[in-house]
Amino acid sequence: MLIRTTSRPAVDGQLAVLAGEPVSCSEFTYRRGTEVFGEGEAADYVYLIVSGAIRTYKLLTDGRRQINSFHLPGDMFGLENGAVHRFTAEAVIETQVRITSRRGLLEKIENQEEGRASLLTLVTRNLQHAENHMLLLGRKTALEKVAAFLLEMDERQSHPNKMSLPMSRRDIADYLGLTLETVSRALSTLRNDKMLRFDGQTQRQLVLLDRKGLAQLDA
Amino acid sequence: MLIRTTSRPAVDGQLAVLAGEPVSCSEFTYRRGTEVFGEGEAADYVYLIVSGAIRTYKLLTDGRRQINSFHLPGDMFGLENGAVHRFTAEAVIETQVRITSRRGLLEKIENQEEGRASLLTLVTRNLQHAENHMLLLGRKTALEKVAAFLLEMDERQSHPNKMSLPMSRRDIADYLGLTLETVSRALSTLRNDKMLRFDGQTQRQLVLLDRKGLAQLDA
DNA sequence: CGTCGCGTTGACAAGGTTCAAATTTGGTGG
DNA sequence: CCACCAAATTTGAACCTTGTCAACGCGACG
Repeated sequence: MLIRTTSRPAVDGQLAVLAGEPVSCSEFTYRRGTEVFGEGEAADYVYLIVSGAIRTYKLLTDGRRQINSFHLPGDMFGLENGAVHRFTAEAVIETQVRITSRRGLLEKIENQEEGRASLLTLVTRNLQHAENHMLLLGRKTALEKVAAFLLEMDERQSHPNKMSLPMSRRDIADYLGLTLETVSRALSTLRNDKMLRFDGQTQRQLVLLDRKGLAQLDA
Repeated sequence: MLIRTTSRPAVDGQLAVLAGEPVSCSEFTYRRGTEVFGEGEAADYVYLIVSGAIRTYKLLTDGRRQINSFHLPGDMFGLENGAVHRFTAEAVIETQVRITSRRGLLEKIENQEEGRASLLTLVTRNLQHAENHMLLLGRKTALEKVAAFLLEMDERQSHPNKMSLPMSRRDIADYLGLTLETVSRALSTLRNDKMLRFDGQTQRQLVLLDRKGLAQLDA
């Protein structure tokens, strides 16, 4: 486990907003599928994604999984108000993160007016996402869920209408409360309806052909 | 619309924790089914429930409803970080609330160290509930959902194992991502399995007969 | 070149929804 | 206080969306 310790300004992103000045941090790369932290573990560190993707999830005793959210480059994750993590975080693909100690970050935050507001804003943003996702999970059909997922990912991607998904069909399914087969079928349906296209040989490069149509499906 | 303006210490509960000293507030009673505030409206006031029950929810364009949470006596609701409410709040039954201006409350909070932490704690608690509820909505079966609901309500009731639900089967269904018929059937199943009993002539007075069994169902 | 992970597709099963009807409960007005 | 009506709840039956199980194809990788 190699960690290069550095001290430099945080990149553009949520951590920069929070700290506003150089924060000492380490960089680390997690290989695809490895755990960053587990549910119930001490929440001593905070993570900023440089590249890659992270999934955070909860499990039922028999293994059923619900993914709360996907975190992409620029996103921060792992900051808790309490002492322990409330869910598990794993690298979806090889993921490079910048790690800061929670205490150090919180001290920085304490020292400036905006910092506190930013912290609250961060939690609020998570809550807002969770509220929207509850509506999706509880009340949308499979097709609506998948359409909403595509639009959400599209908004977070740099190139509009064109995306390369880091996560598998199973990940998407566990995010949307479906099975991977249902996700696959929904994508095929959307492809047949000319609302999207698969790019290249892989099935993770998607091009949205009809964002309006997808938005209508989303209800 | 009659509002009696008073100035007195907040009752035991979250508002008291937040303010820590007398907050000027008004009392008001909402009749069953009336709206306290709507999604998108300005979030100028904060509410503390004295008696009754509140549901907060989001709607899809075609009327499908997802209830985020039920608020019971002692709970606070309506406090937003942004300027507008992100969901609608309605009185489930006749509900008495204490209303405070958001600005006044936030000023009070600004003036004390603990206040800020409490505000963050409040949002975090909401987020935590949302995370657990996403797991329920996305991955639990109808029976597991209803069992979880009963246990959640039981924990928030004063008399353990005995509760009188303020909300209808439809409300429960919209909270759990089910139809009211499925909720009714699940309750009948649990009654047949001797895990609960209906008390009196109404179908909203429940007695939990086997909390362990319910907890096992909850997975 | 075989194996493994991932994705798609088909056939079938099942849990949950929809539609409908009967019953109970609660509220309202006389 | 009682009668009556509307709302809520339960229950049944048919249906449908989604899940389950299985087969197959494809590409990556050893």
